[in-house]
Amino acid sequence: MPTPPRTSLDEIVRAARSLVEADGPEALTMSRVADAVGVRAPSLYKRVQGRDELLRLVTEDAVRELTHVLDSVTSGTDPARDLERMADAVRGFARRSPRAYVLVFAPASDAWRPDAASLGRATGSLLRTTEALAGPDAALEAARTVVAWLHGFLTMELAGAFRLGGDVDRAFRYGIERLTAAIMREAPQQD
Amino acid sequence: MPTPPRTSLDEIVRAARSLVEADGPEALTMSRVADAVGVRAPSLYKRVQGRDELLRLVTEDAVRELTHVLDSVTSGTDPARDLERMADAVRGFARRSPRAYVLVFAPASDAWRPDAASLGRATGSLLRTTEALAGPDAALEAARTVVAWLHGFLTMELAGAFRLGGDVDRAFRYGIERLTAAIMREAPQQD
DNA sequence: ACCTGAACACCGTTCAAGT
DNA sequence: ACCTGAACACCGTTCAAGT
Repeated sequence: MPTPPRTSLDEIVRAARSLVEADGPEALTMSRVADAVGVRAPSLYKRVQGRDELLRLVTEDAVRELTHVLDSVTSGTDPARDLERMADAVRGFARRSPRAYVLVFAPASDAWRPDAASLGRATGSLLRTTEALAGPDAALEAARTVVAWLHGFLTMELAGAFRLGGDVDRAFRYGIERLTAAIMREAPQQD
Repeated sequence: MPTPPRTSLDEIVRAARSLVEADGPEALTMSRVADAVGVRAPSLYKRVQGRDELLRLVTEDAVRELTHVLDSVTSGTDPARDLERMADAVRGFARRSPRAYVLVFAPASDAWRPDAASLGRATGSLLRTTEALAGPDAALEAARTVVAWLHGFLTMELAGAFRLGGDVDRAFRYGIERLTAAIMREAPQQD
């Protein structure tokens, strides 16, 4: 005699993300998720393979959101302006969803890592914009420099690592402005 | 009747760090540490308060090592050269001890975070060097920009996030060279 | 077809009992 | 003074039994 479903994959992922966002990935336990959706822990295994896969699904959900946020601020006409707006957009996402940001860009376990293709789609416009600024010869190096700075800044900001006072917003503006100028400079003379 | 000690705090921390370095913090269990030092898990609580404190002690051990590495490459006479050598030194540490690097700069739990004072001592010479380059007005912003880039680059390199091919070493050289130039530039005109 | 309780192998941690 | 086995409250996961 068939039993009607009492929950759904969507509801499970939503509940999981909300647990992660509230207290971090270590707070996501199968029984807490089960409680939130109104079943017992073993029933979750009808919809997800296990805890690791559930955390990966939460990560993919965040990647989708980030893709949308990035695409919505890109004009394609003014690369320097686009770069600043994209940096702001990623920063906004990181501040709204700090745990999800960490899951996307620095997952504690490889098992939670988002699919390379979907992450590539999310960051594609960022790479194209740095290429427009730096030119084809240094495109990859420039993109890596900007992305490393942005990721490092946000990780440190979220972790509360800027402890020497001062204005963190000002440091962010300084950074994006100087980096934009730095990757636009002509190649330096040899040393 | 007193029982002679069968292990020591030092031995416990060494065993813990080696477990962490091999398989990450989640692989550090009290019973594995106990096995490695030849006692049962409950005996560890004679020397450490618990697993979280043990992970913090591992982190502090790594901070001590990093402090030594950074101090040993600083000359104080040529800031641009010092900055490059320090960046290389931190990168060398991160590659030799990737898990320890993450523990120091991006611990998954606040409970493992190193003491702010000891971390400040480790990074002090880095801050002084960026100040020598950028001047007093933009010292803090410049330091944050360089440290964010360095931390972001190493985190991404360790996580295997540079997946578009190319020469990662070259991107590192490009980054440190451009950033050094960028924080040395005169203040830009207003926009 | 879906859900459940019971069970298993693990955790971290506490504590009375042993030497 | 230090170490231990037993116990407790948790995990993730499996599976036979229920509807």
